[in-house]
Amino acid sequence: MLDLAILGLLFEQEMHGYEIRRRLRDELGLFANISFGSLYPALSKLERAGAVAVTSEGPSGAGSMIPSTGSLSGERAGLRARRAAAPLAASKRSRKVYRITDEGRIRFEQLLAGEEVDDARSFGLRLAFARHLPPTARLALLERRRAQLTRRLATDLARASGERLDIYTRSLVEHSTESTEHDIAWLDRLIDAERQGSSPVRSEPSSDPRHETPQHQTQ
Amino acid sequence: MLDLAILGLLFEQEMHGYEIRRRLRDELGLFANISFGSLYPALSKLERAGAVAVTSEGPSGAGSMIPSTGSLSGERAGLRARRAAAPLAASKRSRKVYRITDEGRIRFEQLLAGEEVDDARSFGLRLAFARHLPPTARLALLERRRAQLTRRLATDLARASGERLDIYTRSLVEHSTESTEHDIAWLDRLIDAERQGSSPVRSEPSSDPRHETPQHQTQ
DNA sequence: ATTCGATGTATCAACCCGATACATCGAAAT
DNA sequence: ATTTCGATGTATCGGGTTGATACATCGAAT
Repeated sequence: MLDLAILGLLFEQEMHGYEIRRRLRDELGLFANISFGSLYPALSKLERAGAVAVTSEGPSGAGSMIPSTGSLSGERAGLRARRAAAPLAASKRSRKVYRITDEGRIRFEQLLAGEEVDDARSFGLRLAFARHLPPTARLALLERRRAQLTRRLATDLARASGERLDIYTRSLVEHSTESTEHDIAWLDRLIDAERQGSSPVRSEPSSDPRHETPQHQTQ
Repeated sequence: MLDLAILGLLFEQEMHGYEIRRRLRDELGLFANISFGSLYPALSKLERAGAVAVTSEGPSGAGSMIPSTGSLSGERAGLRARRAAAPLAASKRSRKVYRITDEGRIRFEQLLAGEEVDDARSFGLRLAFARHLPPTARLALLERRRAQLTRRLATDLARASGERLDIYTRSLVEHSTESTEHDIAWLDRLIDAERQGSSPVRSEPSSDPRHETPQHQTQ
């Protein structure tokens, strides 16, 4: 679902459609080049459903209020218009800034915790917003994905060993098998880290307090 | 395109829709579970375009063609009444066996040599039928794909190093980068093998003539 | 001064997927 | 023996995705 991606981005801060596409491409990397033919209908549908609301003006803070948004989107606006000639006025083009509603937040958490973790995209999207999940659901997501990949690995191995294939198809199947094994090993590392990080309840809080300094920390 | 997959399978031997789906799933592994909502419209479209033709009977060869006379018109009516008519031909269910035409073979080679090698599926499909390509086009296909992955790797690396991401998104991006590197290494092996196997024009034909013995050899 | 590319919203045809319906058949379960 | 169940087989429908296209404004380079 594309709805999850939209709501997840709007969960952090309000923005317009083009910006949603840009972030999906540049930051997440998922939905490599999401089409506007998908994005705008999805936004309209979410608006009709009451999950998002449009605040028809106010691109990038515009200096009226909010010092926080100024710092957040500042690095983005900086490289876009680094001339600093007239940063206050900005552009008054036709742009519809979307904002998530309370209903949309509920919908977001429903989608994020949903059971349908079929494809790689859907899983990657959920993982990108996994910080909004409680640790239990986060672990469940990882293990669900791992089980899926294990099933796929079994069929891949059966196909690689049993059939008689030409060299190109065989190489394709073998490479697919290796990739799946690689994915499973990655998931195992994530699962381990998740188990390690959640159960030890900071036994020595004074010794080494969090030298990782995670940037986004929502809870 | 799904047309390429269909024509590629029919290129080897004629079969019906359900069988096409089964082979795509069990042998190729691409289009993991292709939907009938895609397959049957695609077959109809190919039939309208003259790329395939339907030979309304003949499951698994089963004793030459056998015009079967009246069953052509009454294939629908016959299936509910006929029981003991043909013990050799096995089931007389409603099945439409498709066969590729000369026009379809031309279309197949056009699609196979086409330049649009965007996604992984399209490339995997072409590679699965790469034995039908001349060595030059085969090498070009591999190198086109490698160039795409190299471009993607560059953007992935930029994303991984530049932005400040939470741990899950960062892990996702890093894993994606590793996967892309893995894919490139695989392509390099394929390209090397392709260069090794094509350029040496059997200088010693008597010494060690091709101990690989590929199973399918269509040309 | 004009071209060019990025930004921004929007729509369309074609395509693909998941679900569903209908129908036949072989085999296991009751 | 009959029912149930799963595999085989063709087909359609709604909804979501894509790629292309259109239109428009703006900043910057030629």
